Amino acid sequence: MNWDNVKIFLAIAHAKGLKKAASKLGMHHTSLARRIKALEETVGTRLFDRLTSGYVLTETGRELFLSATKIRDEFNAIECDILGKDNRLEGNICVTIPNGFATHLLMPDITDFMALYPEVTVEVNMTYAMKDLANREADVAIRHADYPPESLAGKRVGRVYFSAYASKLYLKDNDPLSKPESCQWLGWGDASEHLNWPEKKKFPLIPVRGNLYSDVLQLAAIQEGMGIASLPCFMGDNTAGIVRVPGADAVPRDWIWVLAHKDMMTNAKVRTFMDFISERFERHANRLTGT
Amino acid sequence: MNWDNVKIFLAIAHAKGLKKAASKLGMHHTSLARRIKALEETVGTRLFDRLTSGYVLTETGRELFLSATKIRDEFNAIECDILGKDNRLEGNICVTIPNGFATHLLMPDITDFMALYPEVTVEVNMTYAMKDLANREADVAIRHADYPPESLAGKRVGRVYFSAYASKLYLKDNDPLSKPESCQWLGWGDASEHLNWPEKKKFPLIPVRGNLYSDVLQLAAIQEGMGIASLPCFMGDNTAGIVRVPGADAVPRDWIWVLAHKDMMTNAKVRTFMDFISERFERHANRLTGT
DNA sequence: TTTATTAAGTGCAAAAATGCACCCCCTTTG
DNA sequence: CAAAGGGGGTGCATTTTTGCACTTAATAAA
Repeated sequence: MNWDNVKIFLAIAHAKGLKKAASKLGMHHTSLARRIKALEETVGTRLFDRLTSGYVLTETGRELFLSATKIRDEFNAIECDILGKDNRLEGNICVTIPNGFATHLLMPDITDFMALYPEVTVEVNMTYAMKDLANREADVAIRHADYPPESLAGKRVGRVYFSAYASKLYLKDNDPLSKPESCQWLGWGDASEHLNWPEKKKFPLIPVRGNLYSDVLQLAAIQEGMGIASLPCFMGDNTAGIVRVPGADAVPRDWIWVLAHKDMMTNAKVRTFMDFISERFERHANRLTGT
Repeated sequence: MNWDNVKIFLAIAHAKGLKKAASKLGMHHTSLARRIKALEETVGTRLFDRLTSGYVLTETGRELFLSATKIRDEFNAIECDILGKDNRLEGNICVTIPNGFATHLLMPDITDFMALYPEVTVEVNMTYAMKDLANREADVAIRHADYPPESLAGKRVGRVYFSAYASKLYLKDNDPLSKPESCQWLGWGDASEHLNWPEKKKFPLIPVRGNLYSDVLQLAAIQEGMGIASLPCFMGDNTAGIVRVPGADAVPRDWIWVLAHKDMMTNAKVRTFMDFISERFERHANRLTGT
């Protein structure tokens, strides 16, 4: 059964004639005639008596009319609830953010966003993988990347600068300049080739020890006086008790992108969030560069 | 909004993929892709995430799914209740029958019909007009006609024979052969040119008095001894106290048709009733011809 | 690794639905 | 009574929808 034909049936039943119903639907009356004929054939029952006074429901037609009215009510409900939902600033938006940004940079901004759009709930996940965007496990992702995949859309919002950090207490006991061998550099597996980064190359003699697979872990380790590590400046510079290792510069590294699936660019929540967070990254420029 | 697209939406949501949904619907998967895209555009919201694992509902899609399911249930109800209603022998059937047939010939047959098809209720109206079929005030009409209108379908089931009747008592006091002037012939207005009928022409000298616009009225008048009148043989021959006027033959007159609107010929109740009643007319052939 | 297999998107021809002009019928009205 | 107006039905050109062959992409099996 063609559901749309029931819509046409309803229109004719209300207008009590083809021409009037047709003008309401913005169609030609001959189309309605054919559609209603088709409907009658599929249900195997005449629905209207074609009198000279117009189209009048048969007994079966009146029965169908009741069901069709219920159906129309449900469609009306759909139109109220769902129509243009993407254009509304309400509901849930799921964001994935790398650990460091989430805990040390953006949380106040997310708080502000939720205050500004009280109907929107922001759901934050901490991950590094790009995959969750393709799988729609998230709506928006903030990512380190040089060139994001073709399938994603978004913009570059800044660049993270790194430097070498340690706790003040650690540096009191260990001098990386005069006695590098007695210091230790916190490792991060082989991921990201972190040992080739400029801030480490400045201290080639410091041995690498430990493997902490997260910037926040490294930060925590530094705070505990475990050693020296390269950290984003926005983390190291704003943590009490932590200082840059003497002689270490702020070195530019990963570009930061705010990304979403291309399909999502028509979604008001997503666009608004991306614009908002991009603007906040501009404000954070100095913290990112470490100046 | 195209209601049929919601049907397609449901199919895809259930099948979790275009191809599977397409085969269920007997359509091509590309069509479904286009239709669901159209639906998403009209509601202004994405309904599915196109993952590599298949089509997965978005949050909005899940919401629509609930409403769509209600709608489908209602359509299912329609299919159960209404589908093929015309093919079922149940419900109401409205018949119009000329007075005389109704009261003096067919009532036992209608009784039998209702006993045979207990789910069918026969509604009987006594009229002569052909109009009520066009206006759908009746489903079936039994009519006197030479050639029924083009718009109607049906068959000729017999011919009514007329003769001149009077009550036995009346004929005892009035002799139409020897003293025709003292008799009286019951008139029927100018309708049907009844005075030109052969049974009257045999008695040209009998004066016409009164105007009784119905065969049953004429019969009642005869029974009361009001005079002589032409009556259908099936009425006159089977009424106690009534006899043919001496010398009056049974003269063939109106053809009898069982008719229905052409549209109605697909309706099982109508066809069955027409067949039934036609067969009964065959049985009544002798009563009609007055032999 | 290569090779099937499955599912979804693209360009074009066939098929179907639509709109249009025209016709008929009926009713209304001057 | 004639003419107008509102409906509804029919044949044909146009637009839209559909299906098909093909390509692409991803997964699973060999």
